Amino acid sequence: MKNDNETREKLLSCAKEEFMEKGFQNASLRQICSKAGVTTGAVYFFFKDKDGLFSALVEPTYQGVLGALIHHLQEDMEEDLAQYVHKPGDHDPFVEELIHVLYQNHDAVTLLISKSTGSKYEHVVDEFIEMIEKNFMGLAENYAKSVPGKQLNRPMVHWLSHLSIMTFVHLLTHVKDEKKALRFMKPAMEHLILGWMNFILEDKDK
Amino acid sequence: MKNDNETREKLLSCAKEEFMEKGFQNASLRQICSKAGVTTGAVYFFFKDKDGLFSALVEPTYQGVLGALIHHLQEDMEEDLAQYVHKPGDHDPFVEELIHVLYQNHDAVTLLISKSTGSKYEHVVDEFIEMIEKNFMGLAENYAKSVPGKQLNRPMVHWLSHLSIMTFVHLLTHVKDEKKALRFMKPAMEHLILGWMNFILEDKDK
Amino acid sequence: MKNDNETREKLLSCAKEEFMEKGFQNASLRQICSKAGVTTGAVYFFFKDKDGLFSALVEPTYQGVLGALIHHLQEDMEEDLAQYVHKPGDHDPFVEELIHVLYQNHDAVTLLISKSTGSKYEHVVDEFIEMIEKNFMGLAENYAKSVPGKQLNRPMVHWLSHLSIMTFVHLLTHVKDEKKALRFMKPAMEHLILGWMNFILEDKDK
Amino acid sequence: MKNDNETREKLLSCAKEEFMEKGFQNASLRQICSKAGVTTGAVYFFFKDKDGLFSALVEPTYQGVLGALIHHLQEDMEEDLAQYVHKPGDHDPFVEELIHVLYQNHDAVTLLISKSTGSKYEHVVDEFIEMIEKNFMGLAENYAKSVPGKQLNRPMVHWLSHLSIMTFVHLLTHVKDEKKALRFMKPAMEHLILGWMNFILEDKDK
DNA sequence: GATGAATGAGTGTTCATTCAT
DNA sequence: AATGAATGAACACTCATTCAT
Repeated sequence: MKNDNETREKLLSCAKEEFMEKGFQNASLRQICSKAGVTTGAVYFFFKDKDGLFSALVEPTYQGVLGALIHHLQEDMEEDLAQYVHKPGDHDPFVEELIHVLYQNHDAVTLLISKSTGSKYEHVVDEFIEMIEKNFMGLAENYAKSVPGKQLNRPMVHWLSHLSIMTFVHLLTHVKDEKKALRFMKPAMEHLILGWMNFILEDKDK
Repeated sequence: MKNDNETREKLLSCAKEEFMEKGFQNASLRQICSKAGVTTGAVYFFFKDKDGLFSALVEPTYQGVLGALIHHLQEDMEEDLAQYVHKPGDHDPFVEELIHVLYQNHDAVTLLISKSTGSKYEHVVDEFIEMIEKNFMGLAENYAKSVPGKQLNRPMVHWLSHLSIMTFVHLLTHVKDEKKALRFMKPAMEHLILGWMNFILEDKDK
Repeated sequence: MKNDNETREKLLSCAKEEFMEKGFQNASLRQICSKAGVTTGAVYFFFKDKDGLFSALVEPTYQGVLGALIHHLQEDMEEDLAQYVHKPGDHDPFVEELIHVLYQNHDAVTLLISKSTGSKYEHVVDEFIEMIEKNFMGLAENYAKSVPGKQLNRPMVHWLSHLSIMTFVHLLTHVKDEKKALRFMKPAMEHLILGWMNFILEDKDK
Repeated sequence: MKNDNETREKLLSCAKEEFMEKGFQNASLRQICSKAGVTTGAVYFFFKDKDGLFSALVEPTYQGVLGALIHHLQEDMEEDLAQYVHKPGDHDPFVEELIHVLYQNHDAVTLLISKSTGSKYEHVVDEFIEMIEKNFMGLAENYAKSVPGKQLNRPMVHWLSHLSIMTFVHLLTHVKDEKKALRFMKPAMEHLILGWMNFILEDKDK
């Protein structure tokens, strides 16, 4: 009837509003539909269910971020922490890339990481943390073996992994502008790196 | 008449279980009451409403933590960052005190910080962050003025304030034992202090 | 344009599947159409409505069975029960004919008699029962008059009519092969005839 | 509030009406509640769900009938078909007992056997058939072994089992009065017995 | 010849809350 | 001191059906 998916788009934008305001769980399909001027049945023509409507808003972005993360982690796996020398100054290209992806899809990313409770994406942040933790734990283990009298402080590796992700989450929820984000991220990343360099080892038999 | 509020205690312990398992929002009063072997009306005799039941579980702990925090912040306010010298080694007494309070009331604190969505405590973590941010911002402003060619990096102060709180949150949700918590907190706090010392200033006119 | 009503045929075969599986009432047009790879609107192009779709599957068969039944009943009406002698051995030609019709259209008949709840055919079995009951009741009344001291046991005539139909229904739902059906039907029909011969009269003034 | 479960009773009687009229599946809880003058929530105070409401109406009767059936089957198991002599005249005491149970709970039995589609009782008739079939099949097998040149006609045993149950079902739906039921059942049962005696064996290698 | 879009009425179910007793 | 009864509003979801194009 309507040309060019007008209703679908309206539905998506009203859904985004509602999800942003109340989160997935507290969002009401009735509310979304009445805002969009359609009946609840319409949602089920375009989407499988409430989760499907949410997915339509965040899935591509989820895939994008996931892809960027995987790409980065694969590069990192060839790193040798013992040889690592941090050059202060500009960002790691990956960080810039990631921030770019994040800010290009600011709303979707926000939905994904802070409005998804109750949806199938509710553990997305934990997934990401787990991914980078696995990666870093591997690198750190090798590094630890090469340092006599020291052993890996695993809880610290977990915490720094957690922190790495939370830094980005915080960024998104507190800095709206991409340029400001890049500026903010410089000291934040350096701080993070200080953590990786100084605190992942502890004295043996502690 | 049951002696000594037996019902009230049963209700509280079943509520704690349910809130722990599902969070405030997804917890069902019906469920809590049937576990406790009473009718839903009973809740409304002892407590104002669902929020009141939750409060009964967390309010004293909330006040305790809040008090400890305020106490610490007041001490801190007399600090002069320019003079601050970090002595690595043992913990700041305040940190030990706080960890102690936190672990003495582990369940209640957990409810407060990670199971309170939907209740009146849902912004408790943000409150704490705001409090320490205000405090630190004041100190940091004075400090910044005393360093020529530099200015305060406010977003960084905010982030470090956030981080200070999140460190404790992470601690509670990942380390169950108080002794292990103390051990974990040493490098974590040192990392935090590195942040405060190195990254809250930036070049002017940036 | 698809040649030769390809879509219509697809729709019919998918509908048959769905109706067979779930019965008329629980069948979903959505499901049928998605199986058939068309949209729900298509149904309404080819058929009047859900009932019309079902009709298209069963109406010819319904007419066939109805015709065979009427034909048989007309022959029966000339029968004189008092003169009737049962010759055991082969089937009544009508029974063979009916079984043949039934098994030639096994699926449609099944839909008609056991999957039609909710459709306009839902009382088809009752209709058939009523038809043969009327017929037999007439014959039996005449017969009863000719036997002194006896009267017609009407409920028994109704029950035997019911049974006559139910025998075929049971046959269809339990015996898949026509040859086995013919074999099964021999003792079943003889049993039925024993009923007609021995139990439709009762002592007067009972 | 209301004394003595007034609402519960009202709900049950309105539910019975609705289930009787439309069957379990097509019955609407909203309709039942509005007839009863309460809100839908009330149903869920007294019953677990729609199925629970239906159960409250039929479960005791189901248990009663099941019990009577089991009791009867255990007696039957000591029977020896080869020695069986049928004495026409009065009913088997069990038949009288069963008819009595059935007519004492006429409505509930009707719900159970012809209005239960969609509920957990929807296969109750099939269950009963299966029970008596198993029983009879055992007896008939022994009997068949004792007759040379003959073998068991299993489909016929199944059909007669089916018939035994269907006779009672038919009775309930067509004869409202218990006395009339007893009268009707005499020839019907004799007919059934003729079946068991004459048609469960067939020539070997058929 | 059939689609794509949408309706409108309906479903069973769950919830926190109330209040007379 | 607490129950038993009930409310009323909300929920996600499914359905057969319609009709302009």
